[in-house]
Amino acid sequence: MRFVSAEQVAKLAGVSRSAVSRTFTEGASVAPATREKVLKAAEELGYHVNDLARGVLANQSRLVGVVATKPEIGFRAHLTAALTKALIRRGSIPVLINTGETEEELLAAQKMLIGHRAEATVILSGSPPASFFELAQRNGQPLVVIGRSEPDADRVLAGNAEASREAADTFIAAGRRRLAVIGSRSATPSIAEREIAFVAAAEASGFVVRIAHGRDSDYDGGIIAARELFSEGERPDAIFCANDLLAFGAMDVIRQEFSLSVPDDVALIGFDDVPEAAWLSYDLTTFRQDPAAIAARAVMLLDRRQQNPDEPRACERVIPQIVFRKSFSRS
Amino acid sequence: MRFVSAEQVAKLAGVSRSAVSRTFTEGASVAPATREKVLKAAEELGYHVNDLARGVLANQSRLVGVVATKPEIGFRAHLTAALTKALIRRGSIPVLINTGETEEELLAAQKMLIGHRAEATVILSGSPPASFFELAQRNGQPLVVIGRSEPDADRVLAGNAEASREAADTFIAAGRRRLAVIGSRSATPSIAEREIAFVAAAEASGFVVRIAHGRDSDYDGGIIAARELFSEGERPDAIFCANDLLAFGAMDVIRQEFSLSVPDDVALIGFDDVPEAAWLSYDLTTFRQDPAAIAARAVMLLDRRQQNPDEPRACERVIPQIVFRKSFSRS
DNA sequence: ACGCGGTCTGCACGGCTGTGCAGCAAACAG
DNA sequence: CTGTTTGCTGCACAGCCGTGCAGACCGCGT
Repeated sequence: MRFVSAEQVAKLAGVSRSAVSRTFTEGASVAPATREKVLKAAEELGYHVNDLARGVLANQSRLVGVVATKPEIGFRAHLTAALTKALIRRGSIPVLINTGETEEELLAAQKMLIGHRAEATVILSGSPPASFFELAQRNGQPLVVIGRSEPDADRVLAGNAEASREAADTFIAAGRRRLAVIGSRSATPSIAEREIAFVAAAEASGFVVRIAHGRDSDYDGGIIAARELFSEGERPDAIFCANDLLAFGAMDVIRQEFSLSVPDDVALIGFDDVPEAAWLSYDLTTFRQDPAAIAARAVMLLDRRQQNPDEPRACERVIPQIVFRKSFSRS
Repeated sequence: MRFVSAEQVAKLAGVSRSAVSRTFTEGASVAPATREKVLKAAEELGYHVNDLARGVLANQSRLVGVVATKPEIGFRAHLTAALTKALIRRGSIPVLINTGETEEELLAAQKMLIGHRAEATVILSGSPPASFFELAQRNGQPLVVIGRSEPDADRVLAGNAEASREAADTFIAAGRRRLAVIGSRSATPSIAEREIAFVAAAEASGFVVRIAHGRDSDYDGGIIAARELFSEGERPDAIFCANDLLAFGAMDVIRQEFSLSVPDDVALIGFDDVPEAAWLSYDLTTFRQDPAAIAARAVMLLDRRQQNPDEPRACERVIPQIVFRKSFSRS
């Protein structure tokens, strides 16, 4: 019996347990004198209300699940951090479910969240199976999906299509002709979306786009894809990378293995604007995504859903802004 | 009443609530037939045990707090991810408290954790005030501190002193004579420890060490410190950076602003071996810290403390291994 | 002095669960 | 066939908390 209960505080303060409960309940009616006594006793014993029991009563727990695979990498790290911060500020308790790609692992995590009566779940990555959504639905658990167009849940989307089109148009306007795009084979929805939109926009203007894929959408992926692009076929003079990490890998290969110049020989545009994009070695032109803004929208959707659970699914868009740096400038 | 209760399942299955409870309790005695009936009813209603209520009864919640400031940056991102993964594998529920540096913010977070009867708290960074430890102690909440020598808690320490000494000795053995170290003004304990140990080791061998500080221990910090080192005074030919991010900033300034060569003019050693250290642009010689290993030790300490709460405080050391890359090689 | 209104307080209940205990039926041994 | 063991089951209680309700008490007006 490690924790102090309200009973013990009541005994020490010489009041009933109800008085203790009321002292710690917002807006309950307690006389200042007893309130004082209770607080003193609580302080002496080191008492804290048991939020678990409170949650049992109210059928809610203030827990919010944050589901992500590889939350330490690239933009996702920043998104995870922004989200947890926003949740804490809101008074929620962020539970970070760092899960592998396996379907069963994901379902196990969800069962854990439902078991603990998590109020909502935010999904940052991965492609949850249909049963995931169904389970959440049946338990009335609000779901917010970020960066994936999932009709069965509230969602926050980056303007992937708009940005990718802008990338293509800007390349073309600057006189670049041999376009390429780098995506990844293990296609995250947003990565795939950017790749497809870029190709579509370029083709609409009458250009052919070479496509290369890394294994994952990370630095090594950029390395692999760039090697493929430059060791055979027509050498590109402008590459749109579906995220910054891919761009870093590609840039390093272009400069160091093929001794070409960025931006003179090859222009590069990335996506996300992670802090590394501003590092002197890269100085990458990229689309800025504000993690705090995305997190704020997600929390807003959560609030709204909790107030009217039966509203139709909503979708918030956050439009990324291009940031020009040395790897590609307009003129 | 969004969630299904055991009562409802019992009614549907035509058994008592106890039978339902036992069905979902490990090692309880239930007849296979009733077990079957209960499972079927539970499946039909979408029932999940309320772990909150279970926790109230057992006075434990499976929640484990993970407290970190800026968990998105550098090595800490990897440590956070490794820790949450290890905790989940252990069956715990990691609550990521992403807090600012403020003392009151930290205390609020801790109150939240205690209120929810978190079983333990792992602290990754920041310098919690004494009251933090006292509060944890009084509530019998196990505390594990990583990378900080805090006698009132179990702790996992990197071999900062050993590694820093090795850095100094290796520089000297390779014929480097004008040594410098880069730390930060907002000194994290481990950053400060590395700086001090390096200086001590070099001085023991009769060398003077120039010291430069960034504002924080990140990329910008490295930039600022390197500018200071190279714009005045005797130019160093070997710099030990208290972490990799500082090294990246320093390396970029050395090469691009002062047009010097790494490693010919200046050798660099970093600390942590974050993935970026292996990127072609940096190829940084550094001390490898394995986040998974550190996380595993932390979880081990947690387990041990939970089994015998009265054991004396323990301290686990994980010794970093130097990884040689291009920024400094032995010969 | 007496009645009345208002403010607190304590009781008891409700919200979920795990589990000791006693009882019951079935199985088994003699 | 009967006595005993065994295996399940249901009851009731414990573990925390918030809150409706009725009653106590205090202050005040007449």
